[in-house]
Amino acid sequence: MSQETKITPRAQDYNQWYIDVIQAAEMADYSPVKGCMVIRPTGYALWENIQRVLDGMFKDTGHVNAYFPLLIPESFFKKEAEHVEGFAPECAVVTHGGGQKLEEPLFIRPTSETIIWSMYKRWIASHRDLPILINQWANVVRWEMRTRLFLRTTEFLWQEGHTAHATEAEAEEETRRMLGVYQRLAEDHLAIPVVPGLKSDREKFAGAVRTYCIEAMMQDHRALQAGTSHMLGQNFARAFDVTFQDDAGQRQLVWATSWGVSTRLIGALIMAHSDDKGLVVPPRIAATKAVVIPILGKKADPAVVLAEARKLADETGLGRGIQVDARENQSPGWKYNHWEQRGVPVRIELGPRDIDSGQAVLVRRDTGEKKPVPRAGIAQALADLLEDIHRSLYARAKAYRDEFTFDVDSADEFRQKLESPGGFLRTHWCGDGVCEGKVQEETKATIRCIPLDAKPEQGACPFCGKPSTRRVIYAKAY
RNA sequence: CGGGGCGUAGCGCAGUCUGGUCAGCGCGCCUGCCUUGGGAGCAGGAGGUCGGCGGUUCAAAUCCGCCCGCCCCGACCA
Repeated sequence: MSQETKITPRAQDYNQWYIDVIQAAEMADYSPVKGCMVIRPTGYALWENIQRVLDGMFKDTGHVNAYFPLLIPESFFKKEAEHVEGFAPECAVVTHGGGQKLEEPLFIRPTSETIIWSMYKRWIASHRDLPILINQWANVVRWEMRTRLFLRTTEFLWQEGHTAHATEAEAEEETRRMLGVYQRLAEDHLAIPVVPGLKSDREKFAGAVRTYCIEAMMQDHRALQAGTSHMLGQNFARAFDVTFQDDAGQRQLVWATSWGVSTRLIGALIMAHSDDKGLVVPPRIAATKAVVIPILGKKADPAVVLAEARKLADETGLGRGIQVDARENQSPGWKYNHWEQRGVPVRIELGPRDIDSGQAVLVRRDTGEKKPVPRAGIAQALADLLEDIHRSLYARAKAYRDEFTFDVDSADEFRQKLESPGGFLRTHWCGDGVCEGKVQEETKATIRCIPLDAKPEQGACPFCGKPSTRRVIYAKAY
């Protein structure tokens, strides 16, 4: 009995399971440099598809792409007080170049607000120059103490949108619009249900006025921030002296937003859907949506079966989205396992019996259910099945999240529920950051967000007893 | 930075306590035959400065010292 990688069951060791899934699917590998990772083709293909989908949505909402440099003068960072305080400790700094010590150290970008706003100052003079709606796809570096594949690595890939507006209302609208884009990406493409919400002041981006986010629940009931959108107010315009003349001839500070999602989404995707057999990739984002396994044996001419398999792949109309595993040295069972570990949504088995009866067997990755389907209707049946898998993954993830979301009204209950089973605790909050900090210190849970759809509700903060007007979501987070 | 674990073939490990045919096993890989509807079988074969440096000894993967690296857990963070 041959084995590839064995995967630790979730129930035994969730963290090890996560690592095993990534290894088994060959999504990533550790790099020679601590905290950095190599994204292997299987993992990168997911990122490429996320990029493709998001990039389209950005362009549909009027944005354009540009590229700003990796190296940022140290002095730029110091211009926005809260920003430098938040990021300086985790910045990598270049001190030498060309064999000489540099006059001014250069920060490797942990995010690009400062370099971008230094440029916006040169580009903005009139209200006719606004809005500026620029996005960039880039890598950034943040020197983290503790790293995890995809979820937190020293260098990671992301996109960062940076927009400039004439009015507060417009900037706020943009911030919310992009949050909506992220929610659509998560739910409609990654099949991950998310809670859109507002961050508390403690949790907001360094330099922002307000930070919105989408929060997802992982299978260990912990929360994962899957995307953020920041209303930056006039903070960066003030720091970089970016003003424009409005139509009345008045000079005004520009309003800003920034928003981003990263390769962390791949970690979210893994932890939202995968199982003890390995990766499960939602069909809409999968590079390989189906794989044909020809059953090659002596019962029929292997060349004929293989030719039929290739023909079948063609008939599906999936193009590059389908491949045929033609290897003759591996058994069908081995291949089933191989592709299951890689999360391919649908396996199509085609053997002599199927060819004789004009059918193929569709096997879905999420449930393992097998279904014979007539060859004539294969393209439609497959398309339907892929959509059904998407819906079913989403529904399952949502039901799971709801099952572990609790209304909690006392501190004791809070501690109990957090300990077991864990999850999203919908709790009243007094609004005080100090109180929030104490809860975090004691329980390790943080306010993940104030849900945007939170209904006004009179209550009391279970920790300090002060009045509260709506519930927030507390959870342990990644 | 603390706590725990680990470093022996591509991967997973045994051997270390009790120095001496301990350079070994499984998987993978290569060749051939045979097989293929859930991780096949047989035969042959390639592959290792035992993380590094130093020490003890007639003799070190094994004992001692120092160093390096990695993983997991905790404090910071998308």
